[in-house]
Amino acid sequence: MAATLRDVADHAQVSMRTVSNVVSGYTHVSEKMRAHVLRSIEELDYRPNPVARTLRTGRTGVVALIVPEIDVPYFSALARDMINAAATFGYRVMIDQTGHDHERERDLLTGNDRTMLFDGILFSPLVTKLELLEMNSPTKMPLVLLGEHDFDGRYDHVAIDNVRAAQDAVQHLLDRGRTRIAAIGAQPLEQYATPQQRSAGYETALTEAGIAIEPELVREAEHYSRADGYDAATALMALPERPDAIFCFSDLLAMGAMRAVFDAGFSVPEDVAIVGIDDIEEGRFSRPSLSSVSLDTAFIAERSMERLAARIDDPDRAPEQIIAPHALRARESTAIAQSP
Amino acid sequence: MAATLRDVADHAQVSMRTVSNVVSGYTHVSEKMRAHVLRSIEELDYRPNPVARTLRTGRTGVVALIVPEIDVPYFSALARDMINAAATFGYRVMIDQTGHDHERERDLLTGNDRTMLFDGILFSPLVTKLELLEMNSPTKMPLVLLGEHDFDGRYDHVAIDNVRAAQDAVQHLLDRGRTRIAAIGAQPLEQYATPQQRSAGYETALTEAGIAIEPELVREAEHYSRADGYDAATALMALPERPDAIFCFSDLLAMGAMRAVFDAGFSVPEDVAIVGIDDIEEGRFSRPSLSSVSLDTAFIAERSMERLAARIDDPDRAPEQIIAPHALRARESTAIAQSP
DNA sequence: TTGTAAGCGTTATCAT
DNA sequence: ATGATAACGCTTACAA
Repeated sequence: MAATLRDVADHAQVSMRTVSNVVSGYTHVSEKMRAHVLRSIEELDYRPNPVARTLRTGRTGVVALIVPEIDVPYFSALARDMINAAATFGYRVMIDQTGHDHERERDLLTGNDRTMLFDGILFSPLVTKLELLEMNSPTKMPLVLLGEHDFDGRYDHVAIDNVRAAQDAVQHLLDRGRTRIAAIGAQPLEQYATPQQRSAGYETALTEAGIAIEPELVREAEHYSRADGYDAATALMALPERPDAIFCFSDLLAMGAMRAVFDAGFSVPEDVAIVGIDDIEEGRFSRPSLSSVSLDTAFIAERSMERLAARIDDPDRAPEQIIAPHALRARESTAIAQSP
Repeated sequence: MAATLRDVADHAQVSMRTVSNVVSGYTHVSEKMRAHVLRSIEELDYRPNPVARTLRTGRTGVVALIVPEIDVPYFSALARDMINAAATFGYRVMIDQTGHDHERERDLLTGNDRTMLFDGILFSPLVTKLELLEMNSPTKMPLVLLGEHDFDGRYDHVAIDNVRAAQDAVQHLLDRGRTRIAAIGAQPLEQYATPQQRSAGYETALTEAGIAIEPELVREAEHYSRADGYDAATALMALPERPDAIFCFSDLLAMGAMRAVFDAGFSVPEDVAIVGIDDIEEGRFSRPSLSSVSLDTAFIAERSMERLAARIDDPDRAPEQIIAPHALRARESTAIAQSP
């Protein structure tokens, strides 16, 4: 069996209190005593039991990061930054993926999950704000929301301005002289906020440019995957009146769409300009490289982790809304201006 | 404050034992009693404290997955499958990235980390087997190794046959009539097993084909990133005698290499055929699509999780070595046979 | 500065 | 089938 605090105390002929002080507190221990206890710890190869410590202190030192899918590049980049940010606050990260499963999201949030060994939740939700309000109330687990814009100020959240980001992307296509601009990533269900907001930005940009929205140019995508982008773009290129640009709601959609355009016998950006959102590294090495709206995952990670740490320390503080910056990165996929 | 087991017992006028039985055991409880206790639980909105349960049972229900970088597509795909596999065994996954930091690897393995709230470790290591042997001994935390081939049978591990995988990739290039085959991803330090094994496979395939190894065609790469692949391929294409094929030790290297070949004014596969290892989804949508050796991450996840669960239940069982299957996927990047 | 002892919220071992 | 109670290993008043 592993040695316990008591074993060390017995071995060193001191009280548990003193050993505990040496192990964690370092307060009021004479140097001689410290060295003495340390020797016993060494000899018995003692390691403090984190579970016992947690039961006593009420802190696990772990926060949960909940995302739809960890293998989506945007989320894995976010996870990377989150793990780093958490480390600077002394936390570790447990990652959970909901896999687009609403039940799972709710279980995690309501604390119905049997093993909630963490102090707080960083949650990138799929479902609407309305449902969320009810959800988290029973458990009162510290919570920071990620990636959505509008939560009525009831929760801490770090978001990007989705409407504006979409608008900027479409405006970039307009600036390149494109006028027949398609969109991939819309979703009919109102409960998904991200597609709603990006659709809104798309429509705003076109409307402000005096261009009418054509429903046949707006394509749905269920999972923001390469395959979804491929299918949607294939359909667009089969249209009698093809688009001269495609705004994809995510870079992954855009990667699929680019390949579809080529497979249909057209080229990017000559025939069709393409722009995405997320600025994943993949798009910087693709051919052509992908123009995209960059979201600052490091910023999102740092600020949200800082919020969560603050809330864990003081559950009653007022919620804060933070908007992460975004910036358009123009690359080859929108490089050529359309001659009118 | 949250309600405890004792609160429920008091409220229901029964013993803690009975409440505990209702909550978890379900053994020997009359239906009437169950209903009665359940009502009290409902009324007090009682949720069992997982930390207390853990202290008592010695099980957290969490396993740690340790990888170099979570945002490398191969590892995030593995993480996705691991989270799913763990769920079928009743475990959750905490992800840690070592970020190529040997210190961090050692801390995790030796249990020097302060918050080891997990029952076992799934470890995808960078460092050599030799170091590992010493590392895990003091803590005896259940451990399953991933991705390496040769660990002397002292640990459970699920690996691919790296030598064979590399050999198959190079053989595929030979089959396409390529003879001047470069390699990207070698590493000088002997302690990194993966590059050593893949280098060995590369050399074996060439030697068997009667082709001499040319040192200038073997390029190092530190991080198996797109950028490293780009740089290495750029150097290769600047050679007086250019290669007609490149074997990249990872798909990410290959994605960078492909872009570099194009930027140097050549084309894939006409001038240079390219093959990678990992078979990440990105390579199926790139232009050209990437030929690659597919590693079965779902298989690796399921088998390793099964091993770990078994070892947690019985720490003394004999270690097992499992080789995960691999298979070459020929795609466009090696589509054209070289005319001699 | 160090020792004593009371919990933290469960589960498990005795009984009954 | 249920009840009392002792651990699990640690932190921290309270004393000394």
